[in-house]
Amino acid sequence: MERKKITTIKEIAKVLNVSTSTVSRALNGHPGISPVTTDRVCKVAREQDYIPNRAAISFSKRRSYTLGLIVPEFSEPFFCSAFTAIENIASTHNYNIMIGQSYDDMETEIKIVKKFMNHRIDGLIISIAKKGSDYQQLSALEKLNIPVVFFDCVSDRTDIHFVASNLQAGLLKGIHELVAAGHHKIALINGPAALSASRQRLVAYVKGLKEHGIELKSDFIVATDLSREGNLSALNKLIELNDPPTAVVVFNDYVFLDCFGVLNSKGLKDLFQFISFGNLPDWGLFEHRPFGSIEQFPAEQGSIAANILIQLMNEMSVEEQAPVRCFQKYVDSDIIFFRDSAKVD
Amino acid sequence: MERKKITTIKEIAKVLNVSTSTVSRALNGHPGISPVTTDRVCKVAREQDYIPNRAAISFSKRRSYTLGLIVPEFSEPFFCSAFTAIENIASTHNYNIMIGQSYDDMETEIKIVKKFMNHRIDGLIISIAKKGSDYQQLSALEKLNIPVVFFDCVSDRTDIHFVASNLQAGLLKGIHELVAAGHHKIALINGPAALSASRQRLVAYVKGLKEHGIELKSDFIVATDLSREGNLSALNKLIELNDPPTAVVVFNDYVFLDCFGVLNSKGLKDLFQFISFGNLPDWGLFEHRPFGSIEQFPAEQGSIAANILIQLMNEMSVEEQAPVRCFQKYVDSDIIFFRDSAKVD
DNA sequence: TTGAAAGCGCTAACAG
DNA sequence: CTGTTAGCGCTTTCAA
Repeated sequence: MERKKITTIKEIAKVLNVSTSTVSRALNGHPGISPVTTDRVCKVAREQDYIPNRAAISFSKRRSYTLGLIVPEFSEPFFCSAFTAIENIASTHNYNIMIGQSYDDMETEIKIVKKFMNHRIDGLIISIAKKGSDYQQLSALEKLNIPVVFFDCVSDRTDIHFVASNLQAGLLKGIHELVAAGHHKIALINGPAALSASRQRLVAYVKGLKEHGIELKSDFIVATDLSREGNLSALNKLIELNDPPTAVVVFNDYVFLDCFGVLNSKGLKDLFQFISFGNLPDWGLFEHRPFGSIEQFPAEQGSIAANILIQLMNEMSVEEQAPVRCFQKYVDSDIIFFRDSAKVD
Repeated sequence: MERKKITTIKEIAKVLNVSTSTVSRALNGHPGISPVTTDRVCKVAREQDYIPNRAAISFSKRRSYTLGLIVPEFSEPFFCSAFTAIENIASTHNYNIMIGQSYDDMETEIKIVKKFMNHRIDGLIISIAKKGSDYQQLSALEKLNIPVVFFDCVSDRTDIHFVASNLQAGLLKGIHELVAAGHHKIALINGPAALSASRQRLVAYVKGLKEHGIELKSDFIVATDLSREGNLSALNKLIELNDPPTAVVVFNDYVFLDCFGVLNSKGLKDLFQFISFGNLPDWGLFEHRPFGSIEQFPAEQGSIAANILIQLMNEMSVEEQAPVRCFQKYVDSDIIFFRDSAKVD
């Protein structure tokens, strides 16, 4: 059983007694081809079920029209919406996306990059979530002048393009509301210190408190390994403080769910006001919600990253030297409030 | 700014004063190339950072080593895990995946298929969720002898390959438990009649009741458009019956959440025992859970579909006529129980 | 064990 | 406005 051959421009050319270049140009709406010829070519193409062979086109043009996307995991709704947004932008510009899930493992990431290089991707959007990654796995791409845009991660390097969320923006609003309701003892249940996401949250928390003139208390900052046990043990540390907080900022919605679930089952559902960094798609489905959930607009971040990458890729296909500059864009987070904050006595 | 050129086998050949064919063969571990030559070639390849160009390989071999995957939407955890499973199988066999989201829209589906054909995918896994689709959009693939495996959908056609979930298996168990607890008034909140998923559920429900000797009551079968309003209005229809059910099978977890949320807020959380067709990833996160949720094993379904497709694709690359037969596989669903079923008085 | 040569389908100077 | 020609990087007969 063999695959059926698909009509090629050569065959169309033969039928019409013209050259393949003419067919190619006609099919691509090139100017400098007479309307009549163009019509005839297109007609035959249609009749013969001609389907352009992108593999051949890519090969010939030495561009794959494919961009790589590496994220930790698609089961996270955050990356799912980012993907969809990127996909939309990409397809408008006739780019395809090749996907890789790293599961936060650098080995896997390296494998994916290698695979992408085999495919000669024209550019890469990547969300690295590892501590102190030196991005070595990407140096190969750098060497080949293949543009890379980082996404959902912040680095101190000034020579890389990235788009990330400004976590502080949303948190600030949340703290503002809490303060307005009389809260000034606000704790943080952060993620593992190794995660850059944790460091970002810590920075945002510290800045947020500072801007509201709230003093930082070190025992208000606890960490969880994001397991259920870790979440609850972090929660307990706060509960057991002599002077416990009245509000808690948690690493993400899952942490909130664990904490709130336990408190609720003990009849303590109003013990703390919670603010979480949002990653669940639809709180409407949940019985219990935090006071506020910080929205990081993954779709918007994805769109921006995709647009940057496309611009960079276009520059790659041009003779002149591209201007030296770096796209580094922060998308302000926001916060969505789901409940009234109980006044503090 | 131009992309840097990558070493080709031609260059390696020149360095070693051998022919490109020798390099090609050496690199591919061909027999009939002396070990020494092979070593020398590989060494130079490493030194020069040789990266095989899959585009060229595909082009030359007239196989893309890419398989297409079309699903309604990746934000559904069901398809997310299916994708991951398929991806795993595919990559073991050195296949890549090209992804398309149809959003249950046939126009979009057609566009995706077209795009896939441009890329000369070697095979397709597709989950169609449309009513009475005649799969016309796939006839083009059929014409070209490109194998297609349907996934998560059932069709009466005996000439297509598919893997689907046997919804009945899990539902049967669930009904069994309900009956054991004294329930015999079991209703169904189904999805839109247009969805094949709805028809499948109805069939499973009918069979399930029958096998337990429970009489079918038409007013126990209501439908929702899957909006919150639709879900609640369906629920109300059941509540308002003169002789209401004591247990309800719902279309999926989201429907359950809506229904249960309302009942709970009215202090009626034990009015019905719910069985839902599962599509949420982790009930552990939810405060309220159904009595049982039917698991459809998307990962397993995906793996099976991928394996079937790979087998079919391999047959395509072989001279002989493939045996005429059809892979049609049902994966038994199961049910996970989250609560005790309250005894019926 | 290796090489020569043709070809995969299409694009893009260059030339007319 | 159109044709000629060369070539993208690799595989694969066929011949040596």
